[in-house]
Amino acid sequence: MKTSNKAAKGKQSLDQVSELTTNRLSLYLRCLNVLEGAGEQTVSSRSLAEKFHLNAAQIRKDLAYFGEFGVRGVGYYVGDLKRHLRQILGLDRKLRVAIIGAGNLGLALADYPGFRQEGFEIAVLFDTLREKVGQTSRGGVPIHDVADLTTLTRCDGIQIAVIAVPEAAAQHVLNLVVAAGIRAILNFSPGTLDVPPGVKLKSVDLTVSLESLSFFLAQGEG
Amino acid sequence: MKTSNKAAKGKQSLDQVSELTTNRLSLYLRCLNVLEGAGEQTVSSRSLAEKFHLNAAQIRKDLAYFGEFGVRGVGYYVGDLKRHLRQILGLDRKLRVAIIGAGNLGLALADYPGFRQEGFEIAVLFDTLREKVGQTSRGGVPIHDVADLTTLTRCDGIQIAVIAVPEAAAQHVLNLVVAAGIRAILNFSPGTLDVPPGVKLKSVDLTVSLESLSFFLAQGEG
DNA sequence: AAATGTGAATGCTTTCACAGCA
DNA sequence: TGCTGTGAAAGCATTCACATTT
Repeated sequence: MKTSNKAAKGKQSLDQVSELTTNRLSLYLRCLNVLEGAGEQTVSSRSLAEKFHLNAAQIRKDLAYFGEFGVRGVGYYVGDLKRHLRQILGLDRKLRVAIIGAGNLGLALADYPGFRQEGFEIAVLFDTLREKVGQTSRGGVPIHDVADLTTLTRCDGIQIAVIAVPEAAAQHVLNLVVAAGIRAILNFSPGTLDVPPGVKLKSVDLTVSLESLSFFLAQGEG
Repeated sequence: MKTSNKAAKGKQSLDQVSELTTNRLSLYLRCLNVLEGAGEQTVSSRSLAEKFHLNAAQIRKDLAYFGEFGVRGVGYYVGDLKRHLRQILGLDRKLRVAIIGAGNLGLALADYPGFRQEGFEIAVLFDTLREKVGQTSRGGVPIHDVADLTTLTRCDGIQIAVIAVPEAAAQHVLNLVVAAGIRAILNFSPGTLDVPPGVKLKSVDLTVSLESLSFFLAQGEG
């Protein structure tokens, strides 16, 4: 690279970076947290790769999309790279999250410690059931009526919605959430959902995950 | 294709089929369930693609790895293809599942209706906490002591394990599960896990999923 | 000497486009 | 005619290998 301004490179072409790459940035960040906890000052792509079953060239290429964060002959400064990754991933601010569906899964997600750890704040749960509205999750996340979703997410500054409702309600809930101005959605319900352009939907499909294990077992028997 | 024996093709080379393909088989199966519910007898790759936002050529190619299931000029018979997919995915038998970790997430997964739907049977939960052992989930899945994992999974014929324990315990639990003879594991804990060869580990990383949404939002702002 | 950043090469996946069959 | 099954082409992603820098 020839530019003197670190991290300036490629900012025009950031939407060309694939999701595979950005997902790995999250993993790298997690690894760096471990290394920092162990008191490591610097790390090379090679040692990072060896410790966490990754590929060194891939680490370097992934990072290089976003800037020159390393020092030749040395490696990467752990704290420095962590900071850069958190900034790239948008984790250098608190992100407020709403979960729609206060069933078993929604409640579990609301109290999932992994989310809070990296700076997400699960601010509110929504449900339609009378007996749930007004309650809180074990961890203290309040449950509101879905009817109040639009107004509440607006004034609460919610930026991410998690859909944890039964399949039949998912598209309706998604429409509500989008209408409320939310543009990033994590979906746990199965089935096909329509999203308008400009809105990012990421789906976690538990059934597909289990069935891929079933396929593996079925093959082993032949 | 020239072979007259349907579905016989490629059985030697089935491990060459990528996981991207097999994951899509699960999606196709789900779509077929919808179509069958709507009373459709046949479906073409084109109409399947249009209805569920898929690619027609990809559907055909995915299916063709496993046999000739379609009829030229007609399409696929819904019930017939469903049966084939269930067989390919190993869903033509009950699969017994154990969940390790009876915390919020483990309990939610134990009662998740989507699993039972396609023939999985969540047979047992495991935990280390005295006060949990002996209880059941809301849906009635019994909670046993992790100490009994090996004997219980053996005589219960458990084939799939779900890891829903805190990060610090995950590798230990994975080792136990593998030692008990289980070769297919769905993992919800973050971090790197070592698996011996011949064992399939599929990880669902909730933090990575949320962070990819954070990245999307951060880009939109520039 | 050591490790980055990166073109070039390889390997995978998706899409195209059409021969061939019902 | 309509649609599958499938080579060939195009498009992505990963890995290699090395010039370059500290």
